[in-house]
Amino acid sequence: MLLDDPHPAPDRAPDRAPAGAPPGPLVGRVLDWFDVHARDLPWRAPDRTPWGVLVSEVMLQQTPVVRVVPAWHAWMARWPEPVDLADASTADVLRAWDRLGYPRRALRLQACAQAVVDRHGGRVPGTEDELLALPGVGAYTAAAVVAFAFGGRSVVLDTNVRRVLARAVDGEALPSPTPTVAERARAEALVPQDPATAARWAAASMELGALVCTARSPRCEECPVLEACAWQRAGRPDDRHAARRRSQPWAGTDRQVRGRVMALLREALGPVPSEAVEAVWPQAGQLSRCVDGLIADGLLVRVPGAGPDEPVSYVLPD
DNA sequence: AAGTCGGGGTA
DNA sequence: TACCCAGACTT
Repeated sequence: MLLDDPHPAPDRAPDRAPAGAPPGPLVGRVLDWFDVHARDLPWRAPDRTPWGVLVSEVMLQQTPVVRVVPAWHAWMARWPEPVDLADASTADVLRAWDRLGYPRRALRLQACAQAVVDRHGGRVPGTEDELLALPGVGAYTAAAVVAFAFGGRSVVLDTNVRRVLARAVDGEALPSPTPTVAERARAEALVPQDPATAARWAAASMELGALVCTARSPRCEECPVLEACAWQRAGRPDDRHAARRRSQPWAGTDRQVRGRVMALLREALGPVPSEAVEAVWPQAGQLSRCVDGLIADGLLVRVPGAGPDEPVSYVLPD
């Protein structure tokens, strides 16, 4: 809380204000900062559509903004409405997803488009419950679409917001590895009551985490709530949860093998002989397991040889 | 609650 | 190198 606030805003109630009250100083200052520093991202443009917002949110699940921007433009030019993606070839969808990573997201996004067509007449629904029922849409994405596409009130709690609140409110360097119920309740209590303001708070708090209150080297000297920050007051202590944060390995993992196989298939014009697939990884057992996994995930299809002596090959699904 | 799932840019 | 990125889903 803002006990040491050197710039009191007497016309504003404290944070965690009762329903109907205007935003407190923490929220108010972040909103003012956002008015000046908001990035000009394409899915925030005045002519944005709910579909464009949904596409951006799925692409942004674990992929940085700078890599999503060009992919988003190409995607929206090719499949401007859910029905367009629903009717597309899955192979084309996976190729357009390119190297955004986690290609199962591309499958889920297409399945999501098909669900939007089947259940909602081709229009992206506007309630959190309806959104949550769609493939690839979890708690964060549903809340984000409500706020950014429809201007509704929701609790948007992504990695940025979690970090901002962990520092400013809890005085901790980083949030816990997995969100807690208490953390979510605390975030909810900060969300302004007015829907339009709540939606702006969602964007503003995320933006602060992305541009100033960053994970690695926070730019505290530029922070609009520096004087209100509990982590700053506590002397910026180290991460309490560092011991339980295990880094995700990469070299030699199934994820690397799967990535190589998918890259090969994306670039291929036609079926890829099994011999060529096996050439991307030296350990036959691991490769075989990964190919089976990709098939099980619907990312790959095995094509039998034309004759008894013809080799098996692999293609992206239709 | 813990594992799985890509890929690349950065300190 | 290791870490981080507008998470979702399964077990």
